[in-house]
Amino acid sequence: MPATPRDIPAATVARLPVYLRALHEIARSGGSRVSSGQLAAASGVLASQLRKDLSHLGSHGVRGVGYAVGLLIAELTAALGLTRTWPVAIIGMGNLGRALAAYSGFATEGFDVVALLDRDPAIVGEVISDLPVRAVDELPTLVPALGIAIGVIATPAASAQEVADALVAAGVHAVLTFAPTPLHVPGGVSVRRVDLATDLHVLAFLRQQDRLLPADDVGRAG
Amino acid sequence: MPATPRDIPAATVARLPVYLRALHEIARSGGSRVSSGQLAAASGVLASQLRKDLSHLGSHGVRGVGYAVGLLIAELTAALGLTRTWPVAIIGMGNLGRALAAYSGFATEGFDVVALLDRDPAIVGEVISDLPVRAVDELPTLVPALGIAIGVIATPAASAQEVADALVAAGVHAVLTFAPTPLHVPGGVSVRRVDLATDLHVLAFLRQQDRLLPADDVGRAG
DNA sequence: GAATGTGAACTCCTTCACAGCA
DNA sequence: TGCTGTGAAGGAGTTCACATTC
Repeated sequence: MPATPRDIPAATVARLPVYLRALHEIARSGGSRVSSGQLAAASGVLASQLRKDLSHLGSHGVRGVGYAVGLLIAELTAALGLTRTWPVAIIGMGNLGRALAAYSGFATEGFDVVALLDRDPAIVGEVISDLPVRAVDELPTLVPALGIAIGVIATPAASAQEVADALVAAGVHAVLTFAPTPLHVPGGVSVRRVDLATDLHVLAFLRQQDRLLPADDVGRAG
Repeated sequence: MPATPRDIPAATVARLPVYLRALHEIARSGGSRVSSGQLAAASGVLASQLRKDLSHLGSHGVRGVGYAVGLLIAELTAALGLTRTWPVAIIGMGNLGRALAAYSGFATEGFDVVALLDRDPAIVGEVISDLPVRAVDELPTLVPALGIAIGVIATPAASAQEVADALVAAGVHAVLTFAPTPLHVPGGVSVRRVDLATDLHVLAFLRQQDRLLPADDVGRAG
């Protein structure tokens, strides 16, 4: 039963990019075959987990041998929709937005930052990482003109919902937000939140426990 | 049965900071009581989820009435170990490290960035956000001297494991990493990973599905 | 012999539904 | 009556163990 994308569990999808990165690393150092054990170790998961995940792709390794690195890269790349480049807009040119704009990793991972936006007229017009900052009002024309598929919200929490609404209205169906506030979006729009403060709070909680309890393997190791 | 910290499920711990933030917001606008429904809506979860989560704290709301905002804030703050300030070190002063150093949110959330470090001698000595950049070699003396409890790794992937080892050796038991690579740490050390590329990849996957399928509520809304 | 692919058991988390209490 | 706290049901994801295949 060759799985369609719809069948892939969310938890599996979240691990595929990790596998893909490990595979590229292996390919770079000349490897052409990997076993589930090797790839799992490089990805920080169990071998059984890796095999189960790949089984959702209908992927075919070779029993007794392993996986062909090149083939697996192609399968994962296709499954994740990375055979094309995704145009990204970043909204909010504070410290975080500027750092994201300068982050060269996006390009190597199949994303292309095509627009930077801010609400503040004092910032609009400034050139950051070779791109001129545009006004948020321009979203309705920029999105279709540049084919923007993903919006990254790097504004303060108070503006996040407003920006999300503007993105959705302009036709963007995928949003990555750094604002520590829940976003309400219509069905069909995907939102992922990166929440530094929450991650730190969880660490503080675990660190605190560490004091109260005999040390054991509480917490997450990647 | 008054729950000890150990009994709190990881998934619940990850939501407590969100509740706490929503409560502060409510307190700021003058509210002194909330129902589970109100707080859940402000946090982007179901009311039943919120009540179940709070039940792990042995928290006591008032049936028929709701929760006292001030009391609940105090309980969550204590549960998360935020009655004190946690000293944080940031390692890696590239774009991301600099943005994190300038991020004022840490202070308001109970964290205090007390040290910035880098390996590059050209950067060591530079002053960023009022702190001088130190050499990574100084970790063994800085950690005890400043009471550093959490290390934030903002280096390239290739250096991340090395930095993690140095942090652990210096006595840090909690690590937040931005490097897209699995970290191996001894038991008792907590690691959380923030992985922008993975989040974007997941969005690309969902966005791609969006094209292939009739629009429905696939994906995550916060 | 070696390593994949997968049914089945298990663990964890979420949601439901309602008893209990102000 | 209204809302909390929770047992029970349901769902999702992980791990195990092994039959299968090269």
